[in-house]
Amino acid sequence: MSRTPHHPTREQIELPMVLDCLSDPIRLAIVYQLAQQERVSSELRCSDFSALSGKSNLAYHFAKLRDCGLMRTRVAGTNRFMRLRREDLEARFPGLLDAVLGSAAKDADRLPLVSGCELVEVDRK
Amino acid sequence: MSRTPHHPTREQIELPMVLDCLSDPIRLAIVYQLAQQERVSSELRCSDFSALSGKSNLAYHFAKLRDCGLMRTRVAGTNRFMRLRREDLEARFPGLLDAVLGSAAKDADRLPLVSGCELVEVDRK
DNA sequence: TCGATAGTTCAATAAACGTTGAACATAAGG
DNA sequence: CCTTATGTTCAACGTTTATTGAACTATCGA
Repeated sequence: MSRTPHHPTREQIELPMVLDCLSDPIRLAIVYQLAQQERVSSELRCSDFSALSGKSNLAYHFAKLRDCGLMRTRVAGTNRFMRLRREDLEARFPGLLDAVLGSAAKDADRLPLVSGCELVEVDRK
Repeated sequence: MSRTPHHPTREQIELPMVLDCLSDPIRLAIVYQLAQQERVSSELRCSDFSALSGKSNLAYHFAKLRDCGLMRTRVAGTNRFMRLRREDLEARFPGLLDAVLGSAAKDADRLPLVSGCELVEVDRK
């Protein structure tokens, strides 16, 4: 297992890959919830999304989200903490992320969202 | 051949489908050029994009762009005129199209664009 | 009416995608 | 050390995707 997962540099972030990544309902939901969480702690564990799908499937989606530059993974013990690469995305494609998030918010009822309550804990180590 | 191709209603436009549609470089280029053309005439013929790919492949991409609600096709003789569904998209997902177009403009050099000159003619019938 | 023009439709292909479960790796807690 | 918890990796699968060429439809112009 590589110590730190691969992340593209800011300049390597490609528009088609970002849009393709966001076009999957599960990944869009992940990004959406990550954005919601930003107001509180900016980071979430993989297991926080376990309601969306199985572990291995989530790992697959997380890898895609990393590969396209949408989020960054920080390894801490057995946990992986993920957060949006907001600044990189804003620098690369100004206004895009917020437009997508706003659109997702309008259609939040069509997204496979996690229940909600348990997403607000901030106990970090 | 059905007289008028199928188009979704405004409310039927889905965010994941739109993002998926825009994630293909050829389709993104089509939408981008359609947007560029808006300043002049708002419509382009299928054959105006023949530099991007073959006829049948373009028909495939046009169908996807219609099905997801990004553009509308008007049949006129043997020609099909396409235009962006700007108002519908703006009503459904405010700011999204412009954010994507702005991002595409920033990376225009990475898009498979048509040469350019021949896109400015406005001779309609 | 005949031929050229503009697009669509269909079948075939190869590649990519999303999903699953089993096996694996790593770190934390007793 | 052993067990548990967190995630990753891998192989397998069925599905969807983009692309091609050939056949087809429909319209326009001579």
